[in-house]
Amino acid sequence: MEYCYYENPTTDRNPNNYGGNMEVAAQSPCEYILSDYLMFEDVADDHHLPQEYWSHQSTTEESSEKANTTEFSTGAATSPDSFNNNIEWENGVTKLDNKGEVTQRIAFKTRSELDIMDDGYKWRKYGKKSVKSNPNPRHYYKCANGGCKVKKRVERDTEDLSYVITTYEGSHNHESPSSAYYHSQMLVHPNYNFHSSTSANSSSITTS
DNA sequence: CGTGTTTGACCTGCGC
DNA sequence: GCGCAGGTCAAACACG
Repeated sequence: MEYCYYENPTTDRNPNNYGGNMEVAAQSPCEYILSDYLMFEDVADDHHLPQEYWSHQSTTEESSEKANTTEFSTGAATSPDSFNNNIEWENGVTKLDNKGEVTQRIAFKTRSELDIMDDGYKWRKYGKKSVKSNPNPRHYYKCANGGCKVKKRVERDTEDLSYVITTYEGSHNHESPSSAYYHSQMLVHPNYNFHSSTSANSSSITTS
């Protein structure tokens, strides 16, 4: 696998919160796929909330406190278009599932004390397995949304136990629950005020 | 009681 | 065909 490396340059240590710093990796194909999972919502054309808003939400106290570095790993995609429409994985081998369908898969490595971080989606754990290559167990999750077949694998990095390797497989066919939640909040509370400094490192949201 | 997790059993693919 | 490793299933269990 070829690695796409990205280090969070901000003081916001939640790996979900790259939305405010996309200029750093704006040409990377990774973010276009990661947007399906980690809510790089500012990449999406149809997004209609302020960027400051997204760099603030989608976090838990714990993950925000403990996660601070992320590496992205993908297949051998060379552009966002080829990545989405003719995905090649693992050194040029097209990844097919057992039904012969092309599936998207992306892995990234996050320095975190937590095995599981809030990525905005709801997951149901369906398995745990010790693998030969890793003394730490691998955890298997499925998206809890009915009809969505996205899977997630989570394991500790064998080389550095402070890192967690998360692998997503498939594409969500629905909106992130937290995304839907915050959209609804916008509708319910029209008096939200967005405050943003010129620095990507600080942003906030308040109500009035 | 409903929901989510655990965990042993089972299935599948691959190499020999 | 056999054994191994990884992935999935599903009953039992825990918890709110």
